[in-house]
Amino acid sequence: MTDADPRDEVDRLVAAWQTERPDLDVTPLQVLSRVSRLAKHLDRARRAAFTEHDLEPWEFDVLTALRRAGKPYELSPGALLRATLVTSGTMTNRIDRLAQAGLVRRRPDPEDRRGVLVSLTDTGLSRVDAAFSDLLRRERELLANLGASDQRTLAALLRTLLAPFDAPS
Amino acid sequence: MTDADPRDEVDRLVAAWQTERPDLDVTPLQVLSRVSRLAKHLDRARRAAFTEHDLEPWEFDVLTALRRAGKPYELSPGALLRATLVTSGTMTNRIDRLAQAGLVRRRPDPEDRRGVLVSLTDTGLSRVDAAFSDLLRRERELLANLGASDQRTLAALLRTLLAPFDAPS
DNA sequence: GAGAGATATCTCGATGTCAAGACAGTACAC
DNA sequence: GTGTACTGTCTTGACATCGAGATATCTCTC
Repeated sequence: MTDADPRDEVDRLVAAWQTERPDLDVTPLQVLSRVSRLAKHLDRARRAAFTEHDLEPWEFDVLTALRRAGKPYELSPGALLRATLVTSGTMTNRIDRLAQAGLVRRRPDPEDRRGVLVSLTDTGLSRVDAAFSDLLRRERELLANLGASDQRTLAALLRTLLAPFDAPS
Repeated sequence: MTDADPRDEVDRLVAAWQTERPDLDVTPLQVLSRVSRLAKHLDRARRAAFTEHDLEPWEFDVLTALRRAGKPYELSPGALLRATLVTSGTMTNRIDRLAQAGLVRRRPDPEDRRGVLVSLTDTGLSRVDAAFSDLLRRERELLANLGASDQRTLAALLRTLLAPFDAPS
């Protein structure tokens, strides 16, 4: 008998499946179900970190993409939607609202008359910087149960899993 | 210099942050950013696995919760929303649509007149069983790059990270 | 340099979710 | 038993997202 002593929700979930479908090998869930659940909890932690800075997660996603680009913190909507994995309609809507909130600014692309360039305002820059260091602080706490070498192991294993998705574009 | 040879998107993301904010230690992203990205890709894989069986991810979530409960595959809306981490309004809506599609059935709880019990129909049962084995097959492929022992290591490290969320209810 | 196809952005309608609250029924203390 | 707090489900309105398609501009081939 496996998992006679379930230690977390996923162990219980796996045990339930083994009872109900003993014909199936559900071990993939041991990894992948935990990844999904952890991601859900991370979303909540992020949301909590941002409310203090009056930012929604979707706002943070756009602002960090601009921040990471470096001076002058300017990208096209197309580059932004590729960085954030949303559709173009969504990005238009996001930029509208961020501009209305005074966190970004839109201007026509001087080199392509179809195009637009979106850049951080000073307010946007300081808000995203504050939120980001706050987020890092919280994420460090989430990882506190793992030593540095475990963290490296974990990162390496996850990179292996991600490789097939990142590589073949 | 760290990450002179970025091997995936997260390595590139970390490198960009190190350039822009050399004052911050962004190593938490090596683990947590990969967890989030992997979860996103998993969602897509799930969606692909389900379209063949004419199921949406949200439908699958509800049906598997009922399936895991064992015969007679019956739970209350309250139990279902706790299993799927959605709000009560969302669950009402989901059950409505699943009932309309003939995959579940609603009946009043004989022991609590406020309550309702939701159970799988025969169609619901066979659909969820087919979709689940299909999903497992695909998930096994996603894990193919990792040996059995690496998978166990990964599962254990993820369990450690999840522990603080599962334990204190 | 004209035309075909690709690209960049935006518009619009539909959808699934959430938050807040309404309402009926239950449980428990006194 | 009565009142109060709690529980279980459903309703409603707002919102972010997506997909499909519209429009304008660019690029490349001939």
